[in-house]
Amino acid sequence: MPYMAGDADIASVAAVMGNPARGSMLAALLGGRALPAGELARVARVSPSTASDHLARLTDAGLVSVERFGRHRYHRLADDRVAQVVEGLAALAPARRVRSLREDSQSTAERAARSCYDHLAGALGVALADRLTELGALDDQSLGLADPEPFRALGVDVASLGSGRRPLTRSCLDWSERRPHLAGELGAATLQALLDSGWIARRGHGRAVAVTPPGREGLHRVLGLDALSVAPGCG
Amino acid sequence: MPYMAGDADIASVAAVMGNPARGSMLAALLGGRALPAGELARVARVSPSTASDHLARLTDAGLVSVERFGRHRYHRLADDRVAQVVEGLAALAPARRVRSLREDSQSTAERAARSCYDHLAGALGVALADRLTELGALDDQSLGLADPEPFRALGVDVASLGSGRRPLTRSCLDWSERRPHLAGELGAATLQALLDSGWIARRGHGRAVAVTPPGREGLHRVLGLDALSVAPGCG
DNA sequence: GCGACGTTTCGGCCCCGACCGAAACGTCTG
DNA sequence: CAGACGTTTCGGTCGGGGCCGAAACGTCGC
Repeated sequence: MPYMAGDADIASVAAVMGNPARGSMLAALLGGRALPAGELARVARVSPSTASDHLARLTDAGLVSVERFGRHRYHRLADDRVAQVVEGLAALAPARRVRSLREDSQSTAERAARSCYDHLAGALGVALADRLTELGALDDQSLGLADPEPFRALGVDVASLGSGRRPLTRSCLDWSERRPHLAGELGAATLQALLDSGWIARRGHGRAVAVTPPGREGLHRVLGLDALSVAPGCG
Repeated sequence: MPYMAGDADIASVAAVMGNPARGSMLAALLGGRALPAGELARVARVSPSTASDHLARLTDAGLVSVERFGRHRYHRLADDRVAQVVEGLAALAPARRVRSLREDSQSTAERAARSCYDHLAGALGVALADRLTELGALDDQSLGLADPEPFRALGVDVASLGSGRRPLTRSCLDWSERRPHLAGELGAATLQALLDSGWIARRGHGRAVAVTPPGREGLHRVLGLDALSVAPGCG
């Protein structure tokens, strides 16, 4: 029986993702925030009991992790490998037709700048990674950390990172830009620092983020990064 | 048609992949070769009629493309985005237990060097991309083509590429190495050139490839690339 | 043209899993 | 402690999808 090679059980994982309710949940969690079960039930348009079933399967498969906070249970994507596969599936899926102006502006906003699980993606994520590479903060090819100083200037506490088993840096391919951007622990810390400093802010309930006026000024001053669209709309 | 990343229908694609038979087929096609329907039926251990059903669904979903050759129909993965998602799913799947020595040596061989859809992956793919970057053939970060000469030395007809809509180069993250390697049209042409020149050869029926003795000598001479394990076994 | 072979279509069986409501469980509040 | 709320567990129903065999279709060889 040849062809046993490489026969990792793709289907078992894909089957877990291959359900409308669970797919909606995963897509919602791509925003990077941890959401309680009831919220995910609402997103997936199923009853709380059904959602509980689905979430159990997602966690059993190792796709989602849970934290208990009082009587709530917050769910998030397990790691960025999961996020990347979900992003890939989203790109493979037939483009859904836009039904309203509000949805359209939301999608252009997402293309411009969005959070992917726990780091920055979209045109902004790519531009940031490019600029940090130009500045010598990131290694040429593998996006390894070369110089921590620019990150510190962004408010990232670089020294406290790198202890876990998670890769410090990681090149994550962006599906709309077809260019790599920064993921891994450092990518996550950078997104968090930018959110904390108010240089970028989440827009609505989705994955889209936007550069704030102070952020526009700060990114210019600290990194020399310009031509960032504060307002969405310029594809 | 604006592309809506937020709520793209992940589940519809994942459901197509989330069936044992179809998953086996996709895994088999990761080897990069086009396979006829009967062969895929054998791989998936289903009847020809069932396999036909599955293949129809895979092609409808845009995951697999078909070419007719006489009374055979050869199926291959549609593009490298599909291949990358399938690779990601395989990495997410629980490690399958190895049942025989033969399987184990096959899997170590795959980790050392393998074809992923139509380009080179594994440790060899990463080493090659690294070396080509060092030589200035590839751009620092995005793995863009910077100098075609080293590719020509490998037997790649660079001039004939770049006409289609497929990206000429593309950074593809390798799941076992956690490092990028070269995909895209140039990656595919490079694998093909190395196979044509006999510098690497497919091992058995799976995805594993191996550097041949002439290839070892040639890669050293042309690229200064050393420390390649001709025989598998050194993880 | 005829048979062999690869592939697809069709009909029918069967089982898995998605769904819900009711009820139990755990946690915070008054 | 009682009641509200978020969440999970349990039974039971139901539809969709995976499976196969038989037969049709298309292609190749003689």
